[in-house]
Amino acid sequence: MVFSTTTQYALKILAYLNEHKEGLCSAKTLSEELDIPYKYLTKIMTKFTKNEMIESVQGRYGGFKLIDSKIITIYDILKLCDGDSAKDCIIGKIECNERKRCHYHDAWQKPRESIKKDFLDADLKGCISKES
Amino acid sequence: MVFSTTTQYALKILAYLNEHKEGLCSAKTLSEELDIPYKYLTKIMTKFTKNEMIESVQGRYGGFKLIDSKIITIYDILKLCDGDSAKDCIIGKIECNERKRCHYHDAWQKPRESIKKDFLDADLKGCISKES
DNA sequence: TCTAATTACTACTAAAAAGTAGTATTTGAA
DNA sequence: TTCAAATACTACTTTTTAGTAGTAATTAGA
Repeated sequence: MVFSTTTQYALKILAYLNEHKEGLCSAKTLSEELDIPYKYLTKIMTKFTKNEMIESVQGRYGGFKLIDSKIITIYDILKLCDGDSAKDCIIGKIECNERKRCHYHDAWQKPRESIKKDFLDADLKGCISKES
Repeated sequence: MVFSTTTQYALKILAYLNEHKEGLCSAKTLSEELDIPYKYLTKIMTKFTKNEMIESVQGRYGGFKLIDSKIITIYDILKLCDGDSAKDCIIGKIECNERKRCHYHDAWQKPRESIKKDFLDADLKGCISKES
């Protein structure tokens, strides 16, 4: 399965923030720890902040952190990074549903459901585990 | 879920060819019927032919058709269209497996398995159904 | 053998995604 | 109050993907 570079960066960043809930993480740290180009990272972070996916503190000793009360799903991340292209139809038909099906509707249904159920709709904080 | 434009074109083309097994389909027909830019389509078709995913007949009254004996999976199409980027790790880690897991390994496992099992490894001809 | 309709090939342009550069703004602490 | 270290902003460059243009090669049939 293919996810965009930006989405992959986003997932890595959120996992890192989730493991460092105390205090703030600077862009410099994130860039070095996660091997993401600094300038590209700061651009993403600003976008996340604007969309209230994370919290930022400006000025010296500033940085980024998760918002405790906020529930984030992978679906939210996909929507933000890849645009709202997380459509349900695999060949991108606008009208593709139970009544009017594309050629792949039935074949794609099960995996799609699984993704939605097990992954996209689950709180990120809950599904992130320790690396091993 | 997001699939590249090229992948979506490919899926549509193969579904159409599967519904028109008798005789050949010309690039012109495919382009018009499936609303795919003609020149872009011919480029893709040549690539498919070279990779022996379909068969082509040149010259007047020529065109394209499926190879009866050939089993094609969505995985094959992804590999051909999006490069060999259909990696198993959602954040693209080279070393991510049962022994060494990324943060999302467990969360991604079930949907990934479902995709592989129900979709990617299944013969395309079998999973394509009629539009409705 | 000539022609028209087709695929194959080569090279280009346009748009989108990824990455870079420089500067402005913010802010805690010396 | 000044400074250094951080985020925010604006604009650019590079790379990849999508799409276009023109021509060559192929081939069935008149």
